[in-house]
Amino acid sequence: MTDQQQQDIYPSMTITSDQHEQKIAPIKLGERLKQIRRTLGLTLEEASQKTGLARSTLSKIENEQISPTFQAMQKLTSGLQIDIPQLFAAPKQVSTTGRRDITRNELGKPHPTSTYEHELLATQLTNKKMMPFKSLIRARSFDAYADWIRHDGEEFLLVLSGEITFFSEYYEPVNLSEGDSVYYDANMGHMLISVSEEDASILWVTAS
Amino acid sequence: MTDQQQQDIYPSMTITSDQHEQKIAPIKLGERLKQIRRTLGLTLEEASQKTGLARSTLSKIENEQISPTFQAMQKLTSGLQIDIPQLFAAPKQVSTTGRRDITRNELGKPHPTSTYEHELLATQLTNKKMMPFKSLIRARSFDAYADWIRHDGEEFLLVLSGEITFFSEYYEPVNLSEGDSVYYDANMGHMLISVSEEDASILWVTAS
DNA sequence: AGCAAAAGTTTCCAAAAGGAAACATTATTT
DNA sequence: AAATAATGTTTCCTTTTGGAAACTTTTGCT
Repeated sequence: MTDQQQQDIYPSMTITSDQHEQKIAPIKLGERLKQIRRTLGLTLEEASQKTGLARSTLSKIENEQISPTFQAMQKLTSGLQIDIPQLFAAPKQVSTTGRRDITRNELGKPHPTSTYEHELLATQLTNKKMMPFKSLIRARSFDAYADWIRHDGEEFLLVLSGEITFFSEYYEPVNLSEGDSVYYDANMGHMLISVSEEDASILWVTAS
Repeated sequence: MTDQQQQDIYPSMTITSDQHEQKIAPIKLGERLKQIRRTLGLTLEEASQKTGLARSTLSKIENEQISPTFQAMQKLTSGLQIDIPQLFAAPKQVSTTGRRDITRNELGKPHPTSTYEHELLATQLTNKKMMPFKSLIRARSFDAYADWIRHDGEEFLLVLSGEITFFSEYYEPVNLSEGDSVYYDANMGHMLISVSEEDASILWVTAS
């Protein structure tokens, strides 16, 4: 590995949501797949038998002539006993893959809603185990969601500033001040509001 | 559709090619996707704009009427800022075991060393996916570790106060100020010091 | 309630993927 | 090197996907 670490991290994915135009991260699925198949010492015919996909189809996928369907990918991954992350992992693996992404304060990409403003962090790295973001919770933001938020995974939350109330399905509400944190199962209904006069700032990290 | 969602759409397809017989996990991509979209608070139209896929297509994918192509999936994941593995994560759950742990500021369990002071958070919960802690890095803490820190998993770091320099094996050192964050592969050698006159306070979250 | 707007689904057709078999290339044997 | 076998690619055709617009359902409002 010389000096192209910069590249290893999935490069240039530009999304222009206005006009439906996007450049997609150039993951070379076909190349990757051929590499894996070769590593396993399989011919196309053998791979075909293991996956149930036609030899021709495999060839076309490897040569990037077609884009396999989800079903095909399932057959691929289960047939060859590889897992999806492996397919999408950066091609370089042998030595420790240096991946890094810095998010400067206030320079993230905010997703504003009426009561929250979510700012995703480390958006340049895909395939992460954790998904960190900062949120601003507007002062006195009641009614916002009348309903529980519930999703897979676990969540860690730290109050950066302000004061919030953390509601959850199986517990009494708690007030959290700056520096306080909660760790919880996100399948448990949860929701939070700002109770003070000022907006509250929160750090979340989710992992599934 | 009444109650047979469990089974239907990816009907645990069994590949019977000659010798190898396999069951493909019936990952319900559509359901998963709908869940994610809902979690993000997006309508089909909004998701359509973010991903560049037609509203109708999204609908059909969510209802498992079609199996999206790889291209479509790339648009999905990059447009909605989600990881591909996230999509494939096991159906999971129902466990809804409410687990929760609150750590009050300054009330954690500090582990002091000469240059750091680590305070583990959420210590009452075992078996967590993430391991959060706060650290205090003493001012002008040089030489401390002359060597890289390296371990499995990924790490997320946010500067709560002060200013530090983040050293890593494959990159130039960077200065991080309050609010800045880094996400990196912890296998890559890393290390940090406080550069200002005051101690710096950091939040870390690790996941393996 | 009834109406209007928004969200979601289905239809229809063009575009793309998957498979069988022909074709081409590479490896192996003599 | 020629012949043969094995591996990989392309062609041709059928099945499936993806998108625009029509249609249906749900949500919000007066």
